[in-house]
Amino acid sequence: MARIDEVAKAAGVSISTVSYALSGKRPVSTGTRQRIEDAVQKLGYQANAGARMLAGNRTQIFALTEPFRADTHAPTHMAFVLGASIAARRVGYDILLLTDAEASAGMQRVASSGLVDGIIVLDVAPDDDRVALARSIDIPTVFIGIPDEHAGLLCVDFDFEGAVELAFDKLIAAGHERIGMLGHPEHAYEVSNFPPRARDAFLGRLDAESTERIFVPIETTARAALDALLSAGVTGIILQTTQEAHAEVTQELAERGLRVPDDISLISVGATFDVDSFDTPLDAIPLVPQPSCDRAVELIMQLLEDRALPAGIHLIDPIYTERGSVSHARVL
Amino acid sequence: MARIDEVAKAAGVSISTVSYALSGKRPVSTGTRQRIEDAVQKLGYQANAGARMLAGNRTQIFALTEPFRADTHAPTHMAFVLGASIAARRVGYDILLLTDAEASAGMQRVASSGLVDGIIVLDVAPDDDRVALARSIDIPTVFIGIPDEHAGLLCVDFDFEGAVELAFDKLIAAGHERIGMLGHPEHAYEVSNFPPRARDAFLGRLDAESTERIFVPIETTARAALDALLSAGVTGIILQTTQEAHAEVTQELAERGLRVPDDISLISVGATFDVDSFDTPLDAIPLVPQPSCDRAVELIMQLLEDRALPAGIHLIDPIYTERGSVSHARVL
DNA sequence: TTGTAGGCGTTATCAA
DNA sequence: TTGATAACGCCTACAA
Repeated sequence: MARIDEVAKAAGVSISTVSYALSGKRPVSTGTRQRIEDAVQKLGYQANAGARMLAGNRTQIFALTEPFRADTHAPTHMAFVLGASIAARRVGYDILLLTDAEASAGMQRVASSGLVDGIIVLDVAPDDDRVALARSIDIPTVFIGIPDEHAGLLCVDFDFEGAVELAFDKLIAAGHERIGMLGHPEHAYEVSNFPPRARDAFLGRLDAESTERIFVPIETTARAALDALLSAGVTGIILQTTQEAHAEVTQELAERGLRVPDDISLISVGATFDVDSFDTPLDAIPLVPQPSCDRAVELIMQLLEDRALPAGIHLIDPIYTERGSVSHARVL
Repeated sequence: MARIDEVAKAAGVSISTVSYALSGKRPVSTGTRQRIEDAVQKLGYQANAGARMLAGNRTQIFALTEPFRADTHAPTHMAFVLGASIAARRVGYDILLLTDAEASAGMQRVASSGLVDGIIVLDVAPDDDRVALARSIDIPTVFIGIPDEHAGLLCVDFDFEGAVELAFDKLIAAGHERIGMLGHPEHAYEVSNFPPRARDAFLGRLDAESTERIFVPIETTARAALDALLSAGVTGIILQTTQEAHAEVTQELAERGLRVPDDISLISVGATFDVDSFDTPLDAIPLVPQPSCDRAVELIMQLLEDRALPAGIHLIDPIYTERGSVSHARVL
């Protein structure tokens, strides 16, 4: 808990020189800088957070708002929190958590008390409360996810559409003519934003190819959904669904004696879980949290510097990983 | 972003009167208070966080340190984070997240920069790095969980021993003479703190009763573990294990035509998941996060006021919930 | 019951 | 390249 004046005395310089040496906002001679750094080291100096906020007009804190919804997938969510935390620390920022009732109300509070320099919005619902709040708040706010009414907002999200297109292209290139998608359980298409985006991208593509629309969400079991796909004569399947469904599908195919990729080709799209954990290695275009979090932080930092950055949606590029679940030869 | 002097002017009083009216640290006449509150309302005044920290010597922030370990059970973990956040907000505090590498290193940083008033330590490992740090830090720190070397630390945890005793008593009172415990997968007894505590409490009790030690961790499947228990002639089982194992056990019993509680009595101990979700309603002594979080915050607040509170372990009382999975009559 | 004023530890402006 | 020093916005003795 040493103060800056103690460091200054120990280094034999003025307070302001210490401040500038540490912030790097003014050139300081090498010798002086060295003495200051030594003093900082010896005294274990850490700038007082409150004083720095008050004088510097920067808190070095981002708020992370995340309502813990009933349908939130905990492991995925944790991965995003971790990703945000890592991204923030990289630029010298800490994360302040706004959960539960405070997920919305807290945004107002931390913004107008100047507790945080920016806000990252997680676990975004289509009709999210926080959309209205974000518009009325005067500090940089970035959504990770895309709410329905996103005009004027800054959003970052995985490019689900692009990922589906990419998977589709791969299957087409492998010679598949009947391609299906096994989707999430029905209700996910109402409470979340990305399942319908993936589905629509897929259907749109089928329509463009004038092919039958073979999209099957999970109604009862993944097994039944798989049945529906197979009886429609599908040879290439895009899995845009839960971890459990992934497991069921690979297992069921094995039990039926259907080989991957010889009989059926599979590509997983948008998975947040570890696709390597199944018996069958799967080609995948996973949803990795870190790039989205990095981009969100990057945008806030730009806003903090420039004060000029157009609202809009920033999509994170899908990345394809091959593991041999797509046939390279032409399928019958 | 109105300031206190604007509020003072609007209310026609001095700055200090506004401050006192809002903090309640000095009596303020009803009329004056009313005018001040109106002004606050009208201007949307929120005290500046940095200024308040600097002048008030209180940041109104707790750090929550949580390394995201590979074996961390995400839903449980989220429940604790939420619980801590709720407990903190009740006393006007926010939560600053310290994850990953910062879970340890960050403690030092936020303590010596005066960014937080106290630290809550989550996801405690038996040989936790943060134990040494906690000892060297001069702000209130409370562990939720009990590390091996806990001398001199303040810890809060669910009373697993007491919970096991309670479950045991219930089964004894119901007339069971052969009681078994189905534990966690083997490895959990090395990386976590509470599984061994529950196991040892159980074995100790059996020894006291001079009964055969019937404790079975999960080696391969819960089914196999259940087999071992049944073939040992057990009629009462304490489930101190995972959600999956709970599900397997109830399902397996049903498939074997064994009725609960007529043939077998079950009590779930220390579950963090929803015990109501199984086909068979289970008597349970669950591990509920909120009371632990509340107690942790309470302890920090006391430390912040008194500056005198002995180190030690604070156990949270187990609560038994009856749902009819324990026979009330004497078993054969 | 209310007001005055010093101080909290930095940052950043203005001088030198 | 470095030093004084005035903010920053609030809290809280001390006075009245």
